[in-house]
Amino acid sequence: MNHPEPAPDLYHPSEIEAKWQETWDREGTNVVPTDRLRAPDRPFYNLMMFPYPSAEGLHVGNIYAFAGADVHGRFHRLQGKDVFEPIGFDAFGIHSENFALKMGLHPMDLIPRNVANFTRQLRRIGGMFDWKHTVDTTTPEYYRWTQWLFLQLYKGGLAERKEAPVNWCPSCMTVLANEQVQGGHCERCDSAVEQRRIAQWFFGISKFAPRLLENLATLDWSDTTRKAQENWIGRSEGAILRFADANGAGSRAGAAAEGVTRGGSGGEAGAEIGVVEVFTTRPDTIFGATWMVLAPEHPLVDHFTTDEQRAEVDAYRSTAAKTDLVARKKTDKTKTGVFTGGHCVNPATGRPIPVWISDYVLMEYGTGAIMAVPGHDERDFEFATLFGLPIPRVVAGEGQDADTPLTEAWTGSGRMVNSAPFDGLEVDEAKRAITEWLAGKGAGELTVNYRLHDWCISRQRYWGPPIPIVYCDGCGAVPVPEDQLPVVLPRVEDFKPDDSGVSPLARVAEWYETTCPDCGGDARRETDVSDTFLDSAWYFLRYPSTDVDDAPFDPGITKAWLPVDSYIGGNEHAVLHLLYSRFITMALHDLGHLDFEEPFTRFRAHGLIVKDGAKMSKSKGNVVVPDPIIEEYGADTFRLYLMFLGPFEEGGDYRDAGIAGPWGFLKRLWDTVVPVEELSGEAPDPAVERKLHRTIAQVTRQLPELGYNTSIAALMEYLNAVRAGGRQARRGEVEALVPMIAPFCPHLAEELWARLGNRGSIFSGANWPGFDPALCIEDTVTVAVQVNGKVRATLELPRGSSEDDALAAARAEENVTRFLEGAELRRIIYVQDRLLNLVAT
RNA sequence: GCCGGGGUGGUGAAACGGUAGACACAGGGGACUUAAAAUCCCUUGGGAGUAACCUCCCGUGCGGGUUCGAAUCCCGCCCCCGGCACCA
Repeated sequence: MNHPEPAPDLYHPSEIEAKWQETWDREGTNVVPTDRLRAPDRPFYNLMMFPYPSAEGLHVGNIYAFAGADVHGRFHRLQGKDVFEPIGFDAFGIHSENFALKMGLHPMDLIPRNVANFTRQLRRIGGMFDWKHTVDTTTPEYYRWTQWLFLQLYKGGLAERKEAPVNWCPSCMTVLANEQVQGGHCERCDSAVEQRRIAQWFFGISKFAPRLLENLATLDWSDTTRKAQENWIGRSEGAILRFADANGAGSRAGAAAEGVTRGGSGGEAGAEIGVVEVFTTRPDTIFGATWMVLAPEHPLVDHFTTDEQRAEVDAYRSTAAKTDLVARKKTDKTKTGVFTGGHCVNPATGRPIPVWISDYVLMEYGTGAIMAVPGHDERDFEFATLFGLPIPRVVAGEGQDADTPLTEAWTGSGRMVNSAPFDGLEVDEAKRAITEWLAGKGAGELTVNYRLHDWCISRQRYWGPPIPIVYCDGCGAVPVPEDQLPVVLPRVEDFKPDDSGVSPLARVAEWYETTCPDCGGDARRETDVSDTFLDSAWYFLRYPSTDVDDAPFDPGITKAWLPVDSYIGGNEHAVLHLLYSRFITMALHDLGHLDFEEPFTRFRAHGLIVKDGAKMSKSKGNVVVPDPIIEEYGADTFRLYLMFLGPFEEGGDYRDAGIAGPWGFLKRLWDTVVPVEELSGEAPDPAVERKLHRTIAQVTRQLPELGYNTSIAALMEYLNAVRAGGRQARRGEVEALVPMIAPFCPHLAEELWARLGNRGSIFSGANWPGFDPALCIEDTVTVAVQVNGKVRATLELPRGSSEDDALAAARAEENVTRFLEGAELRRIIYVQDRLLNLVAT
């Protein structure tokens, strides 16, 4: 008699997700075709930091970042923009190489495997990626242009090979850029970094320091990121002051002084022999400078060292040279130093002062030499106390005078004392006055110093793009002609690095032996490869132009799509990738290849996902493995949960049980919409409709600001209202939920969209719902009634009620009158539609 | 030391200077079930009072301040996270 019950139409994420991923691929839903790239209507370049394809696969942190950026891209797409959302692989570099070594595999075999696995996972999480425009930095088609980039900088005078003290990681057996040294440790492997003097290729980023700093103010970037770059660039105003040898320049026989190298400005500045240049932010205190300190590596050390002191000086220098950066830069150790025997003349006092060397002065900052002012610098004070050097006072603060004893360095403000004609000037006035006075004597000038150094880009490793330079005995360093690019990285089975300071490629004679492009004579290829951060410093320029093979980026396409509209990524790259990308863009702009100089109009740093309040790590055993979760709940639920955890820009604490909330919500949404025939066609309930419009308004406002967690909460709240007390949903009440959930849960949204009878992808048009501001307003409002700031009652009043009406209603509340009894009403504060505060005594 | 960002229930978190704890998780109670799972409903900051509808007191790291009113603004501390750090 009864028909078999039809199989209940339940939410099965794995089925619908696979179905829609196939559909997207088949229909090319996420691809921006070449003609569209050339002529977009409303282009929106939605960029996220491309991953490094590890063997472990995508981790939750990756998925969090990609999901958050994907939500952003999908939202803009639903608003009718042409969204270009590419992804690729940053697959060169030491990390991959080390892993290959560990596994006994070759990176050329390993990387494609990892890339394939990552691709599978990236598709599975439902990213709106344009797979037709992807990059893999290890392919010759890509690194050909990385090499091209090197040549442009070389031709532009921004790439230079020079010998300088560089950071050497004894474990990775390669040099590192300053940005890759974190607190004296290798960013990659955490080993203590040593200093070596090897000839390296440098990019002249320090020339751009002022612009890189100034432009920051014009960028719509996360504050934290801007601050990190600001700190890193490290502008400080001060003066260069010159202290001449007390014995006269060059008087000491055999002194092989090379002059002064300025660390911060590229080292091109020379100086008179025997004159020490110092950088100081306190030129006002020069009358209190009672000795000089040179860094142990300073080129003038030999010049000043007397025969009597030579043994001691040499011993100190060789100890310093052997100390790694961690030990060297430790701030809590007792200061050490050695007197060279030489003296300089203080240009202010005319008196000779001794020249010391000490490792608390760093060759890499300023000029590598300081004037020591013990009275007004904490470090110099400590040094003077230790070695019994005089500590005169030249600044007197409030309540101090020229003779107030110094028990510690006075670094505050005040007036000059013991400074001949400048006594009585305020510190700030004295800085300028004294520097001008010294400048008149040729002893100094005001200047600005930056701590940003040139970018060391050569690596003595195998897994990177060979630097396209050839060394010819006759012609010297010769760039490889652009039409001979790429210089292909050969497959070398023995790619293990060693301590020699040269790349494994230097063992492959058949590769490095070549002929000079200029004279045709015997020549040798550069065997160093370039830094991975060079690969990633320009990848966003390549994405839209991957269809172009005769240029790194097509001018027309680039003009249409760049700079990048939205870039979302981790703040760990604030001073690495993001700074390098800005520099490369600025350099390409100056060299005439780009018409903009900042690559990323808007950048947002996402937060960090932690587990149990701690960073996820293998050693803590709190790593969340994504695949089983996606298996069980589907990508949509996983994405939704990650975005629901907390504010996207602050991260969140992942708890396994928490996924039940978003999962239940999606099931409820499914159950509400899917019996499509049962949905009532009646007009929406007026109260529900008002809530709907308010929800649309809120989500429309919050989504572009990455307010994901509160948007999701609003959607949940709305669905709760639709279903309140088990009520039946009407079609007009739920239809708009589908596009609103779509950025978070694209597969589910497509399925519901189709089941509601729509044709084509929900993302193929401007399907974001609109709202009527008039409908966002409730007729009645809840007004809190306070007596002396404490809530005693709440009133339901018509919107826009007058103060008198509100007061009358409040007086009718027993709980209000109770508190007003026997008191005098002194003041009434009325905030319409919000609150009534009765102040009584 | 300097520069950012934080500190709110058992937990993740909400809150234009205007009813602190939205939305969830976990917990408690109930419905359905032979039972469980799933689902649904109610409840849940702490304390006190009341037969009950309810009402009161306390409460946003600590101490002050501004204000009719402060998680929010100001001053001084403490703690956590991130960046820089012998930077002259």
